[in-house]
Amino acid sequence: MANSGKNISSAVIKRLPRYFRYLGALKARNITRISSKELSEQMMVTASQIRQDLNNFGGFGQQGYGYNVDNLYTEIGKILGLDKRNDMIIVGAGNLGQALANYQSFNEDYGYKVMALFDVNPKLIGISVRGVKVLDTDELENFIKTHGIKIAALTIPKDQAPAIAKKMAEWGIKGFWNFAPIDLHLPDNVTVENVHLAESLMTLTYNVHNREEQEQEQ
Amino acid sequence: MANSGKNISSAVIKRLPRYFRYLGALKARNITRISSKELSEQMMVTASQIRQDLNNFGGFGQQGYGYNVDNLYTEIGKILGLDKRNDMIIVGAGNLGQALANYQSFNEDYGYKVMALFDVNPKLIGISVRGVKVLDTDELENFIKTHGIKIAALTIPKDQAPAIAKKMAEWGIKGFWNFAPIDLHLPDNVTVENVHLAESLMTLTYNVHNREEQEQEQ
DNA sequence: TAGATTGTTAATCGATTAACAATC
DNA sequence: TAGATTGTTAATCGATTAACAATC
Repeated sequence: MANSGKNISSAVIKRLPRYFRYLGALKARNITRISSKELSEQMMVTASQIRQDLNNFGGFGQQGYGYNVDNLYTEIGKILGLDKRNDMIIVGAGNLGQALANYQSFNEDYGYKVMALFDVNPKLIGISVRGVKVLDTDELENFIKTHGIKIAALTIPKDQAPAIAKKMAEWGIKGFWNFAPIDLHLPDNVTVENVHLAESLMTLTYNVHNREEQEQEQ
Repeated sequence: MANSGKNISSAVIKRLPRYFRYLGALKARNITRISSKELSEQMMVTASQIRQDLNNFGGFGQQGYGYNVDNLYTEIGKILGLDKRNDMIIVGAGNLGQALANYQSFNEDYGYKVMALFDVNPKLIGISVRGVKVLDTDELENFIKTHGIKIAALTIPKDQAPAIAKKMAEWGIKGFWNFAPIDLHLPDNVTVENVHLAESLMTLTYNVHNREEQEQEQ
C-alpha cells in the first residue's frame, strides 16, 4: 500500500500528476537527478511544497543529492495507481466520448485501456473507434461485471447521467470520470472526478474580462 | 465593473460557475427565491461559504427573504462576463477540437460563439463542423486581428502549443483554454485555463485504488 | 571532510466556518 | 410586530512557506 492509511489532502493528490508530468519530461531529456529547488523553479512552486508533498508518501530523496528522476517518476506512478491494471469504458460515444477514445496518450503513456464504448444510438452501435467497439448500452451490466471494470468515463447528456451512474455503481464501477454538467450523488466507496468544461470556460471568461479591467485601471 | 478592483481569490471564482449552474436549474424549475441555507443543502457546501462568496461582489440578498433566483443568476452571469460578447476560436480541429465545436451548450446556454477552427492538416481545412469552417492555421493572425478574438481553445499537440500560443498572444488572444498537456508561459495580461485531462484521470485512479484499500482495512 | 539538500518541525498565511447584530 | 435570513466580523481550521537539524 502506497500510504499507510493516512489521509492525504486532495490538494496534494491533485498536484501529483503534475509532478509526474514534469518528471516524465526530465526523464525524456535523460536527466537523472533533480533537487526540489531546481524542480520548484521549473514548476513555479516552492521547494518546500514539493518536499512536503512527497514526504506524505515516504522519503524518496537523498540529503545532499536530491531525487533520482527515474525512481521518483516510478514511485509517483505507483502512488497514482498507474502500475495497476486500469481498464476503463466510455459511456456515451458522441463527439466527446470518441475524442477520449481516440486520445492515444492515456493508453500509450499511462497504461489505461479503453475496453469498450457504449451508446443508445443505433447509428453508433457496432462502429469502432481506434479499434474499440461501440456496444449497446443494454450490454453495460454484463460487460462491467464480466470484465470487472472499475473506471468509467461518462460522456452522456446530463439528464441521463444520474440514473445510469447509479446503476453502474451497483454493477461495480468505482470511479466515474464525469463530463456531464451535473453533480452525481453516489455511495461513499465510489469516487467521482468531474470535468465540467462549461465551468472551466466560465472561469476563463471571468479572468479575461477582469484582467482587461485591471489594465484599464492602471 | 463587477468588483471595484478588489482581488478575489481564485477559489471563489472557481465556485461561481457552480452556483450559476444550480441557479439555472432552480430557474428552470420556476423557483423564484432561495435562501443560502436551502442552496447550501442542495450544493453540499456551507451556507456561510455561499454568503461569503457572494458578498465579495455585493449584497445580492435580502434579510429575512433570501435571494431572488432570477436576479442572482443574472448577476453571477455578469460577474463571469457572460453578458459580454464571447467570440472564440478553436486551434486544433482534431477529435477534441471538433467535439468542443459540436458542444452546443456553450453557445445556446451561455452565449459563447465559435467563430472558426484552425488546423494545419489539409484534409481538415475547408470542412465545416456544425456550420463553423476549419481554416488554415496560416490565417490565424489575420483572423484574430480582424475579428478581435480574445478567447482561444488550444487543442493541438503539446510540442506545438507553446510556440503557437506565444504568437497568438502577440496577435491579441487574452485567454487560452488549454487542453495541451503542458504549461504555457505567457505575459501577465494573458490568462490560461488548463484542462489537463490525463491529470484529471490520474487523480481519479488514485482515488479508486485508494478507497479500495481503505475498505480492505476496515 | 565540507557542501548540498533532504525530511520535518515551527511559523505564517489564507480560506472556511461559526456567530450574531442588522434589517427586511 | 415577530420570524427569518442576510451581511459581516471573529474564530477556527488547514494548507503553505520558512527554517534548520539531520545526513548523504
